Amino acid sequence: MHLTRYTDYAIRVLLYLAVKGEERTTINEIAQTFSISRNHLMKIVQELNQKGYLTAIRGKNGGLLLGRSPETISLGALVRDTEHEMALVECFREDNTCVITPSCRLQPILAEALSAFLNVLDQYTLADLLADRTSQLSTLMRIPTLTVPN
Amino acid sequence: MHLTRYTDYAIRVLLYLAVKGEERTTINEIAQTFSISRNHLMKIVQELNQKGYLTAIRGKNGGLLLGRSPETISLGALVRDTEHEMALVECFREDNTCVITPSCRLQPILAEALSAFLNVLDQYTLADLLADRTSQLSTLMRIPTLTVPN
DNA sequence: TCATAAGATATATTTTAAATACATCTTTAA
DNA sequence: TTAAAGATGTATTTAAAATATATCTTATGA
Repeated sequence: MHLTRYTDYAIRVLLYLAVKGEERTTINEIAQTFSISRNHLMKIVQELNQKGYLTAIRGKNGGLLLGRSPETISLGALVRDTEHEMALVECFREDNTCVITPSCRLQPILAEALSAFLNVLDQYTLADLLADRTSQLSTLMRIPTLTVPN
Repeated sequence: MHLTRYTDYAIRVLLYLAVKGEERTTINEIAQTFSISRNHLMKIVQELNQKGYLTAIRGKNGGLLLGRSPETISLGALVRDTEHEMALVECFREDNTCVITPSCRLQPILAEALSAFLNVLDQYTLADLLADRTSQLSTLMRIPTLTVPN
């Protein structure tokens, strides 16, 4: 039982953008920070863009910005949006062939468990991932501090 | 996010044995009932045997019997025993390379969600999967009714 | 006592979803 | 008008899971 890297990376992207704040971030920058595939990230960013989690700006000096404030980005909604396969076992699927499904209580019980899982995530937002650790995260992500000219 | 078929099949095996009751069941019988790989089932049965969920009897007229009463078989424990990979995302693993792990709150939040998931399953046993549907399940599994000679 | 029916074990292969790579296109600012 | 950014579509690779093959062990009953 696990979430896909797709979901993991989606969370990292939004976290990165949240820490970066007003400044634009490129996909390359995030790919390098986490040493992950630029192309895979590209697809994740596209979905996050389509779903309004971030704003992607094309062209030179383009980049990514967080689409909404971290407090409004629910981790439950994010996981539901990025984790495409949520059929816990065969009987959750359209193509189920398990012969006992009509009388088996497994599906409702697993559905209740899944619901409990997501309910916990519904209680947290992107802001909770940051807590008050923005500066430590910023250091770990090697985001250069903006130098104010004197 | 899903459980492996290994876990799904483990549940089906125990359900089958529970419905079958005192009678011995062969691995072939279960494989045929659910149209699944005999060899895959073999490995599942071995683990269930080693962990005391069932008793495997070798040799001619051998077969499988449920090791404990359905009321004492917790679905939470069963899933923990059969679902070997429970690292939800990279930062749960030994070989984690995510640079922000030291300051990121994702892991504890996901751990809480996973815990909620398993807590629900801890409240149910194999007996709850049967409820009072043993006879319907028996029919669906095509278990022949023992004919009492007159 | 040995043939047969059961499970046990080890290794190899196949399958599938996920991840990654490649190629090309579009957009936009300097 | 070029370079730097994201967009899109397709192909390939990877890794875990599932399945298959082969052989071994155990136990019963004719």
